[in-house]
Amino acid sequence: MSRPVTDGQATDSEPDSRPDTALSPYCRARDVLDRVGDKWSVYVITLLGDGTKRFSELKRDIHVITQRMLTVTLRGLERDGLINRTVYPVYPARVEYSLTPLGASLLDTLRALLTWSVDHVDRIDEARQHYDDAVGTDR
Amino acid sequence: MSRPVTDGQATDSEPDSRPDTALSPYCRARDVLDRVGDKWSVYVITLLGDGTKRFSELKRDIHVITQRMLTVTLRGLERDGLINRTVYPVYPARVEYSLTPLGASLLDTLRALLTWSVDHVDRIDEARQHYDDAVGTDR
DNA sequence: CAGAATCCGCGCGGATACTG
DNA sequence: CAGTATCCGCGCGGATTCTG
Repeated sequence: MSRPVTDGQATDSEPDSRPDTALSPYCRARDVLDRVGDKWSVYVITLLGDGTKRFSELKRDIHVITQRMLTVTLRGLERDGLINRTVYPVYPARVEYSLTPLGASLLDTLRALLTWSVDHVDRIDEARQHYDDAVGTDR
Repeated sequence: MSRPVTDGQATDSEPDSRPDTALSPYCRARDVLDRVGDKWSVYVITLLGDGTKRFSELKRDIHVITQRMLTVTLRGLERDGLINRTVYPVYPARVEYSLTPLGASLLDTLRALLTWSVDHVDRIDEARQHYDDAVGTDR
């Protein structure tokens, strides 16, 4: 069938500009980028950037999210070591979430991306409409 | 500081209006974050950050991508106004792609995110294994 | 060379109902 | 309050085939 995807440098007689060497790290980095691609992860992280919050606080702040998706999102972030989950053995249950140092180290970059997105979303929408109009007439 | 997002339902009759002040921009920004969530968009943008490239060059550089996904990815980026598509009326066809100023303005932020991802993917993998192990025993 | 078109599996995410 | 469990539609992305 198809030959094995050996993206290692193998015999690197090439001095530079071997794109394969740049692809492998990217494939691994996709695991992190997929978190950004999650619908709610970025928002949860930025909210926790303001400080520790309870489950119900996060739920109220986002409020359009379902309980299930909030749980799933928090589990994913906890699994990745980006947030802490603290359960208080009381009734009713009380669970608090906060950023780990790892999660906090992502905060600045995430905010930068979010800022860029908010700043340019109008231009992007404009570009999309322009593109979609051209599709109808030109093509 | 902790701002009072929950200012109560002083003015009623609006089903969902109060806490949206912080959520609405995020919902719109999701359009941009979804691009980052795309499997190949980030890599294509960073590649074009080095300069104009032909379709076949991008295909060769990524080489694990299918022709279809490269086309789909490039269409999406073009539609968002992030890249230019230049067709040369020759045979065989020759098409070149390059970043628009808008796309170039995203480059730094994207590189920062990519750098963070590459730098911390090992720690994240470690956290995942630790989490998965705890699931088997603890819970 | 640079695509368009078609088919399809799988996983994300929403809706809903139930529980310690 | 903070989940868990189940069902399900839809879209992403891969494989394949055909074309200007």
